[in-house]
Amino acid sequence: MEKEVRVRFAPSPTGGLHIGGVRTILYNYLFAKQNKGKFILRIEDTDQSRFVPGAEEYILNCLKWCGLTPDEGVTFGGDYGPYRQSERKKIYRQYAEQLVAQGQAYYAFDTPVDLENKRNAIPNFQYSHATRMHMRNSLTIPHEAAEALVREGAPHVIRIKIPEHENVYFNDLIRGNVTFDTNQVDDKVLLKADGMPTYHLAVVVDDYLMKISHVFRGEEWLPSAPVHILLWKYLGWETDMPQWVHLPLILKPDGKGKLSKRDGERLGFPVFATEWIDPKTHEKAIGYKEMGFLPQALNNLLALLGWNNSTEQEIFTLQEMIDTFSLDRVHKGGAKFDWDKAKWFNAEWIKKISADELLPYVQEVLASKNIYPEKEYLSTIIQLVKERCVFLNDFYEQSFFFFTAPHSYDMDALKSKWADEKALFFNDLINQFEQSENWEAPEIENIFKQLASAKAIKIGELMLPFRVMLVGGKFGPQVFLIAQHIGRQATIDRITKALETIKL
RNA sequence: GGCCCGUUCGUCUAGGGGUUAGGACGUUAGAUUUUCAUUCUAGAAACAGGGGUUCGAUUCCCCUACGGGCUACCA
Repeated sequence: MEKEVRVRFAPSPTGGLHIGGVRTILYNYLFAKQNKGKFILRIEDTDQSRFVPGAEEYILNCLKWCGLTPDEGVTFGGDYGPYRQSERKKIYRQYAEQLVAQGQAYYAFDTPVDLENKRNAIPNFQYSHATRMHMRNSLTIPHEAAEALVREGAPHVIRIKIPEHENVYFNDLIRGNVTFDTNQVDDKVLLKADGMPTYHLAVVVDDYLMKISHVFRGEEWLPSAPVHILLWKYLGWETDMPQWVHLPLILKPDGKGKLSKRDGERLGFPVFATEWIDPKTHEKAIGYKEMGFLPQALNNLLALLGWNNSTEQEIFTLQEMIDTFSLDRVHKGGAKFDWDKAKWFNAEWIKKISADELLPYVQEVLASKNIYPEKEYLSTIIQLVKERCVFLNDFYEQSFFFFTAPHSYDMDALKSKWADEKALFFNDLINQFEQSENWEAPEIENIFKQLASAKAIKIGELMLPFRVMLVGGKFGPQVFLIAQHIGRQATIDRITKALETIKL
């Protein structure tokens, strides 16, 4: 009897969405879709001190841009709401209390200052079986006194009482069997003094209540897995416990450690999916979207950072990933992020999709420069230049001259080996252009070459000046194609104007 | 420090007891493109080290080294 696949992404809304998070979302999504299950979005906002206005809406927008839409969750509805933990506050306490009643958790009255002092006084201090009897909690003070304190509203937390000399085993779908000795695990806080649960309690309670079948999360959660497993057990839900899937981390390209926002700034690439502006500091971190990435490319490159389908295929549509994704083909080791390869993926995707699919993106890029071309014409131009673009933003540099005449010229390129005879050539060229019957690239090229040979000037000496006259510099696609698409009159006007500029 | 996880070209990875250890990015050299990019061809480039097991280990086991993560009333 197969359990329905229900997976969730549960971000803490505290800032920009890191690409590691996007990859976790992607794996969740692929797995859910492949198994005809549900992908759920839950907001883990149990830390009120870290509340950042706008962060939740930002995550929703990221998801939308990536095209990885949840089936259920915050703003998407579902039968297991609310999906925001701050709105579930009242349901957690009873479970913590249940554990206290069962003797598997206890009230602790130590203040943050007490703990701070302990940590300073004792190296490697852990609140655990070794120390709990020296602390101020319901294990060390008389039971009635502790109960009274709680009743009177004395500040307290509830901590899990981790057993001694036990081993916690579990099977991670990526790593296989993992074992922990409970003697090494500390008594984590379950319920904070403000009445909010910590991640540890909330994640277990909500995953149970929301019938989560598989927990995908970063490897940084591995050390707290034994706490969660013990909680599943103590709460009596062991048979419903989800499968654990701890994903490898995305590491810095150079030095040590996991990829952070700072690395992006330092090395010049985005770390967030879309732009994030911190509401307090107004600090701006650019995103893949703003950098000119196609969401298909971001998904594709992230999927391949840690997973492959054993073939040599590298370019995958979302559907292809859904069809071939497999957890046992996810790598165990962390992957250093490679910006060069990321750019390659985007260039490949720009080449892969059609001009029409590219159209809305390019329209947006050009609109930011106040260029609003007619759709059909733009589509033709996109087809002409798309293989020269790495970023969507490159479409401006690669195509602006199809819509507007150059404002300046690369004079070195234009004047190289310039001579009066060349000015004469271009004057005659204008005449010939005016008289030509049609205006297609081969015809234009023909006229150009015949005139050059009539005047005994090498084509090579003429092509570059012609190009610079039309576009302003040494760039762009085949020059006769440019002439064709900007049209006869624009071509003549641009030559005329350039000739005047050279005279000056 | 303790605990946990990991380790194939510079990077992402395929492979798996006997292979010329494959691909991709990047890189180098050439061809094409009378700009540049694209494209094409060729090249350099890896099994961390030491012990086992075995006729034979890059592949299985152990140790070491190295890398990473965690060690909050943060997630």
